[in-house]
Amino acid sequence: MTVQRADARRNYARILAVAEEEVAAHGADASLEQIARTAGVGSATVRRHFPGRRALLEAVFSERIEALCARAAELAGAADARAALLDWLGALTTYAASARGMADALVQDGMDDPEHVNACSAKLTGAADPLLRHATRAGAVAPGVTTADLITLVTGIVLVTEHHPDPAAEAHRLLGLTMEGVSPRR
Amino acid sequence: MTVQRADARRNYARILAVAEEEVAAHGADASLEQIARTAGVGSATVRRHFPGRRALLEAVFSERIEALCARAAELAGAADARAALLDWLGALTTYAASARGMADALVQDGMDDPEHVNACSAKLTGAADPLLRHATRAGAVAPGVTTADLITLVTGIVLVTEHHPDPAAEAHRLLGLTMEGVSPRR
DNA sequence: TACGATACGGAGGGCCCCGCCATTTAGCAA
DNA sequence: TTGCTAAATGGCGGGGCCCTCCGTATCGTA
Repeated sequence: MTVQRADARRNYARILAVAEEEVAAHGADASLEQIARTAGVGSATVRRHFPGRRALLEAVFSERIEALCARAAELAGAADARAALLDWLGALTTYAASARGMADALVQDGMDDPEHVNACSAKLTGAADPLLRHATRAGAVAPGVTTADLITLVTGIVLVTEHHPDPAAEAHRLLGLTMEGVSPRR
Repeated sequence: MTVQRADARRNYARILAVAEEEVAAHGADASLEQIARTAGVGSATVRRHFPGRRALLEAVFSERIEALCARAAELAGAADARAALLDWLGALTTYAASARGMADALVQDGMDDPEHVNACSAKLTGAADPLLRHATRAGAVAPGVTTADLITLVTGIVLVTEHHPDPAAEAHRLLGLTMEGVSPRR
């Protein structure tokens, strides 16, 4: 595996493009064979470039992940640490809710393979960590809350609202409840 | 369908028993064929008694659902409405977390078939409604929160903690955060 | 006991995931 | 240009699962 051949790179891009559409249409359960068929390649080629459905989903959502990391960087220096955190979590929710299957990609993340912590949640966690730290230092976040907790909660909310008539709106509403507290101690 | 034949009832019970084990072991994705094989019946018989995986899951979890409804009734007249609500949500979390697949059964609930609102969430919602009303009247719950919201949130939390080393503990921790508020307004 | 209605289960089709291996093809060197 | 080799491909077969159909076995009753 010196540099990867040109045709291999072509196929990679081709498959990825098809996969994006297919995942958008059918969620995380999109058929790998269907993707191969649409891309005009053999099913073996798909699995060669993306070993396992997980790898494919990671690749498909990597752009969005990057965008979210960038957004986190933007918000890192904001004056209102709490607002910045909520803003970012809202953005995460929007992204995840709009992309069928992204939540599934996140939930199975970091647990499947023993070592190989999935790149998705790892990147997100790293990017959002400063936001949480600032907010915590400002006393705006309950003690003991980790970045992973935040992402996990959002993931759960998105997962469970996936079949809702208006997923994004419902997800944001539930996110608001979770942040403010459903039943805050007086 | 006059009264259902004796052997049919026998098979029903047999399949249900096997299904409970199988679902406990493999979650909501348990193979219907595997269940049939283990039960010693044809796969057609399984789907005759339980048309679709949903029906099977409903049957499998119905006992737990009943137990939760009973618990809600017990707590309905408690002095501390907020504590009662939190108690019940904790119980729901415990049950759902201990039964692999119960959360999945709940999440797809009420959305799949257009009319046929699934019996699972319907029963739970009905049973928990009084608890929420009491708590709301006591001002212990944020305005606009519905019983369905509560169950949805718990479902999401359980779903997303399913692959955690200690699912129940993690689920309860996140539930606590959600109730108290991750980032409550000062 | 004999006869319907009821329930059963095996077979077959469709779809999917996976691994294998013979064949093609890109990229480099003579 | 022409070979040559390693990389890349994709068709094929195996194993599963889900689902439907239909001939057959069984129950419950007359």
